[in-house]
Amino acid sequence: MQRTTTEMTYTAREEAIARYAKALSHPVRIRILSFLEKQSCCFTGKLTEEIPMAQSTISQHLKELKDAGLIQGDVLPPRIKYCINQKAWEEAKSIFSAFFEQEPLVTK
Amino acid sequence: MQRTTTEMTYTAREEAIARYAKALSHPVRIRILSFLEKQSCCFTGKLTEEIPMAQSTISQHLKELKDAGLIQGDVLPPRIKYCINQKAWEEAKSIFSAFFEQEPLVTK
DNA sequence: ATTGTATATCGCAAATGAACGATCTATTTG
DNA sequence: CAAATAGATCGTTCATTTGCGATATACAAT
Repeated sequence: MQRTTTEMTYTAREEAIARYAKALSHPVRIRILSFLEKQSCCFTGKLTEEIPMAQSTISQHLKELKDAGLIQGDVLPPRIKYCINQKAWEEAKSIFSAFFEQEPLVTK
Repeated sequence: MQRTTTEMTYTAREEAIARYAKALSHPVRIRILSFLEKQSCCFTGKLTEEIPMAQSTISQHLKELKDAGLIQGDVLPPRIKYCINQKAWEEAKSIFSAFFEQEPLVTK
């Protein structure tokens, strides 16, 4: 009846929010980030002690957080020290803040 | 080698953040919410005019936003007026804000 | 060179998500 | 009651995500 797919495109802002949100969309990743927030940094091993999941699964979640830019890994053989990526963290913070800031008008 | 699945459980906070984040994890849903933010409310029809996607697809995204609690629909036959759910919006806002607020310690 | 340690990557299976066209539902209008 | 309208739901297809065990990699220590 309508709208034959004109091919959807998004703004950089829309994609950025969605991308960060996706990284935050699994509770175990929230836990990992909360942990890093407190500790500043930690090794994967610490997380596998704290979180009852296979090491490979945790490694995969770390990869997703890294791909989203929210964390970074410092190679410190034979281990890897993960830290929050300050820059991305600030960006995500302000991008979400701006998104929610603009209060929707009250229902009329 | 380790950690035989003790069965993972999450806090309500972790699940709440992940749940809201999941709702925000697709750019078209960001667009819909931004639109509602500006307009306060609108009918599905308005969205199908604005967004080049099948009506059924938009309806599905609306359902996800509704399931997450971020929007609500007022039945106003034969149409449905969607609005941001103020209460959930505020909750999401403060939950994300609190999550990002606690600055991670600087890398040592 | 062998061994050990920490972590990543692979390959799989099951579950979930995205998009669509088609159909159903509920209500208003004729 | 019939037709029109707005929107939800269904069923399908295809892609992505999740979680796991097994294996690979990279370096340090012996």
